[in-house]
Amino acid sequence: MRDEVDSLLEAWGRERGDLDLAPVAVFSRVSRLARHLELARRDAFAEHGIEQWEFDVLAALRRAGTPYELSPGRLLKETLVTSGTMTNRVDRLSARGLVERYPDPDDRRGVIVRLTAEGKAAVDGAFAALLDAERALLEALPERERKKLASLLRQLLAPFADPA
Amino acid sequence: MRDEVDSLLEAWGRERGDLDLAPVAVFSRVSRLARHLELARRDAFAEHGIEQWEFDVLAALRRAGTPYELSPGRLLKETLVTSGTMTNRVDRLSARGLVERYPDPDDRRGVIVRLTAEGKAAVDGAFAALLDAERALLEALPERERKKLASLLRQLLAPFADPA
DNA sequence: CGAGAGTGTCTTGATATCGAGATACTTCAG
DNA sequence: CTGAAGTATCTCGATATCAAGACACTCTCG
Repeated sequence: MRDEVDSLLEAWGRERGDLDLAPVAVFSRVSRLARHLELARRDAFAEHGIEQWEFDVLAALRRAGTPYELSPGRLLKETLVTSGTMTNRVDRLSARGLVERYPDPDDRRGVIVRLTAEGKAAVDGAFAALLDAERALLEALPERERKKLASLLRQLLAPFADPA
Repeated sequence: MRDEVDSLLEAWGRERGDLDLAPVAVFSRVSRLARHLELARRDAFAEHGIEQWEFDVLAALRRAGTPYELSPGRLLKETLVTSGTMTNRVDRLSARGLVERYPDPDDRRGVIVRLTAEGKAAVDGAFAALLDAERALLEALPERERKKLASLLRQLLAPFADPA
């Protein structure tokens, strides 16, 4: 079985046979797979009238559990975007009626973003679609290999663990 | 060993224990790892005065081998951006003297983008830095596991193989 | 209690990207 | 040879993002 990265490695091997290309064999695949995933997610979400950035925000609120509220600052940390971006996102989500924004009663600097009932329905539907789509991609691997893969990835990811 | 995704899975498990979250355990790690990689690469390239998008283009030309030439159209396929973006990128790379653009003698619709000597030096330096940085991340895994990981990723990536 | 440091959010300006359309050239059928 | 369809590239307008700074409020410590 051959993938896009095999050709990439071949080309680099021809030109730079002097270098150890092992990192490319792993990380280039990670990056490319991530890109394909992004497209697959886009499709899955599109069927639910939602975009990726919307899902990111709504999912963070959903995961927080009842009453599905988070501050913009907390949303920044969850979604890894800047504050200007989050302001914009919440504006648009709120215009669509998927979230609402109200002043934090305990800290007058702050606001609180809350998932509406429509927002919850939207994110739950989109999440189910996402899981279905991703499950289809995982079929390529037997259960045992999936676990192995998850575990290997965890080891690479662990060094980045953020004590948040 | 615990990573960022373990907390994510915990939160989803609390809220949506009814769903099979196996795909998240794999793909969410892929996406997050890709994001961290992007940052790591940015740092590695920055030391060589190059940005990620510049490397993408220069590397495609470098891999092509002597005389380091490709058409903009071919560069589109290699880097997965649109034609408007490539025009912009080649403009800027050419302003920096890293590539040069000249009319295709065999097809008067087309142009050819060629790596200059400075461009070659820049991409070779950046590539070495990239490999070093990525190698450091791979240290977390013993040789045997790296191969296993590359193989598992290849299996997930293969379905996307493009007969280009 | 008051000043200064810290925090949370929003605003502004710049930028890279995308998508669609325009332009110029090539290819092929008849 | 000619017209139509195809191909390669560039231009243009819209948009989401980031970075930096503005602003309002809170906290801490003397």
